[in-house]
Amino acid sequence: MSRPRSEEKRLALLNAAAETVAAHGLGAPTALMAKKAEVAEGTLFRYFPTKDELLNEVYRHLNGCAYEAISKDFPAGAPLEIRVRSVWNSYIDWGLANRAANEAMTQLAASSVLTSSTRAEVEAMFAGLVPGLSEADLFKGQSPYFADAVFMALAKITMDFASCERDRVEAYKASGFAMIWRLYSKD
Amino acid sequence: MSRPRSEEKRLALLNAAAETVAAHGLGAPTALMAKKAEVAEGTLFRYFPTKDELLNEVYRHLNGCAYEAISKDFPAGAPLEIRVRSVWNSYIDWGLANRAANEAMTQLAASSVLTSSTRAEVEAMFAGLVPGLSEADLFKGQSPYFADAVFMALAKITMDFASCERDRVEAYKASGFAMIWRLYSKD
Amino acid sequence: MSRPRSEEKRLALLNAAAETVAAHGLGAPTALMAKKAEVAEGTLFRYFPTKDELLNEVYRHLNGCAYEAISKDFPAGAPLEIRVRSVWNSYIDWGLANRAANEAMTQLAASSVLTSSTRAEVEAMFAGLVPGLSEADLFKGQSPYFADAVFMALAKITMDFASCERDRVEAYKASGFAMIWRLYSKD
Amino acid sequence: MSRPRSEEKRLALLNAAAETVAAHGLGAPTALMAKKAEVAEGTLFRYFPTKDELLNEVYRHLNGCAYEAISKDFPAGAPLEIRVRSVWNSYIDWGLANRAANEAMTQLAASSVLTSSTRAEVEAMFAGLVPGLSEADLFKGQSPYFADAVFMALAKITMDFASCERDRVEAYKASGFAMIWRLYSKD
DNA sequence: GATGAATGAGTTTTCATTCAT
DNA sequence: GATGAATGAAAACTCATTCAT
Repeated sequence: MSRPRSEEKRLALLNAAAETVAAHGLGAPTALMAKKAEVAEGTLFRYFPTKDELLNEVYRHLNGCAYEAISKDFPAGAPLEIRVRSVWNSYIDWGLANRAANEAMTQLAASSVLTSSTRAEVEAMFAGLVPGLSEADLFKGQSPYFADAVFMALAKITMDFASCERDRVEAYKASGFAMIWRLYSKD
Repeated sequence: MSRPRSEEKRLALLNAAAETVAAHGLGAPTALMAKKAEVAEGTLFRYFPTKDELLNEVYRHLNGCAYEAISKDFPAGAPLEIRVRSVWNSYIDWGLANRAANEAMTQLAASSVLTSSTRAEVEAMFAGLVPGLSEADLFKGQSPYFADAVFMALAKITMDFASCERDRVEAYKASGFAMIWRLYSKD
Repeated sequence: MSRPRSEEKRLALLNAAAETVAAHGLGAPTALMAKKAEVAEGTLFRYFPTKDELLNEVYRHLNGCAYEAISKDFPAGAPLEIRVRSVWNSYIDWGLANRAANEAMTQLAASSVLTSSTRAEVEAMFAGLVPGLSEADLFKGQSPYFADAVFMALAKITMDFASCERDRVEAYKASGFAMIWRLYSKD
Repeated sequence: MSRPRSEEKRLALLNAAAETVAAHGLGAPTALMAKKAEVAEGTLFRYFPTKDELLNEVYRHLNGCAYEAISKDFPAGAPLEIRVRSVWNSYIDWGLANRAANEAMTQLAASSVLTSSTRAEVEAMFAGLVPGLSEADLFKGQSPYFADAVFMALAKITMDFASCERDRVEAYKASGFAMIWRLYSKD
């Protein structure tokens, strides 16, 4: 009945799994993940009943980390543009600082291992993340998640290009933010 | 003198592979692909030396199809907005009409099976697809592929949401186009 | 804490592989070897990463066994002829008592699966096996391994003929030894 | 009813098979043999019903070639030593000049693909090849094939060592002949 | 609770052989 | 008669998962 022993090992496994997926794709063997986490092969299955469950958990975990990064230092009372820019910058910065995590998330998001409940959970977590975006004229009448999805998609490619040209990171970030900001304007 | 290798079978394999990947992920067994293409398991490997080669070929093939769909009916001499809208609509329509193909492309794009040469080839094919976009103020100074990537990314989520709400397809298409069109405006 | 890898299983696999090769040639399926060793197919590959590695290991193992058989009861201080005869008899006897092992060794030796390092290792093990042979007039100036190779080759056919005519074993052994002994004489 | 068309193709296949076996072992694909013979994959099976039959035929063919080499220039009326030396030299020379053929023969001889009738046929062909050897004192009472087998075995290793040290070929040939010649002497 | 050895179903790939052309 | 495309049975090897220690 008692929870598995060490929260530390759980985290090690989660991160090891993310790195392994980033490096070897979703087909990456659990044995490798265990080794990277420095636990025995069998131990992994005491923390996660199934590889698929582990991967779902990884997805939740990584998104949670990203969310946390965005929340920290969020300038709650500041004007809209400042707040939006803060979210954008935090997210991009986190992505660039955690390439492996990001890569893993991308692979997982595209895959068929995520249960709909995992997807829903994450979607809900990010709902309304970007201040006021889903209320912008452009998104009127659409699914409330549409705006967030657009934000994430633009962030994703901004990261991709920025991380290929590390000396132009700020340029891409600015370009990306400009795109986002235009989405707010009236018709 | 003997039977010639059939282009028909090649295509059947390509499409079967796409469908199988869409349905079962990249880990889908080649046996399933062969069966869906109605050829023997061994035959698949006479047409494609390796599963990975097959998947790369699938990616090229599907992108080629999408490209073709966009090119057809392109109103060459029309005003900019009309041309951009045509590209947008063609692409979205193709994606909605070929969900499996689209799903397969997404999985492949996120995966690690694509060689850089495959990626480059496809990137090049779509380069400049969207009339004038990469010359817009927003993309000045960025990689010429950035604009195209943004276009594709926005198209992707537009398709995703549209295909979940089939009665609001036109609304999403319009919304999506609005986003694109704003990218053209001066600072 | 957990079961240790069993040396017993390793040996079982090695011997099973030898028997299987003797019976079915080098193309013998690993599945058969595993079954004969009474372990699962997958287990074989935990002990030997590759069929080829297994076969190399088999070759080393069997030669080691033969070597041991020769070393045991070697009459260290006896006159030359006695010592040479002991080596000859031990080797032939071992070969006749272990037909399968011998057959496997022959097939392996002729094949292209043995790495040069395996060959070198075994060659070195047997180097100088036959007391004084490589110093005989006949072998002056030749590779030091030449004498040993001649010895082994003569032993091989002696075994082959002896094992076809089990009632004339001693005659063949004697005949064989006579050949060897003549190699020692001065020009 | 009519024999397969071209004797030339038959020979090409036989030689290609020998080379392929020498290079890739007995597991060498028939497709490769066909390609090396410059005929279609299917054609091979019009000349030889089965891979195994082909390999048996190869063995016969190569031994036939070796035999022919020995027979040519055989100094029929010369004294014994001259005749024996001629056989020895011819055989070694042929082996050194046809490394691939020799390698193939070795692999085949060690393998389990040769039918006993093939083996018997070849054994018979070489029976009595070496003038008077099987009547030497040493071989009295043994199988008449024993002497030939000894001759072949000594020849084999002589070739092996000679071909590794191409500048000492004559030394090895002489050394080898000396061994053979000693087998003739009275007890 | 942790470990890692054992398992065997499942995967990709090869290849001898057949047969339509 | 020759060709080479097609076949599918096997082969080597992998890996999620179990369980004895």
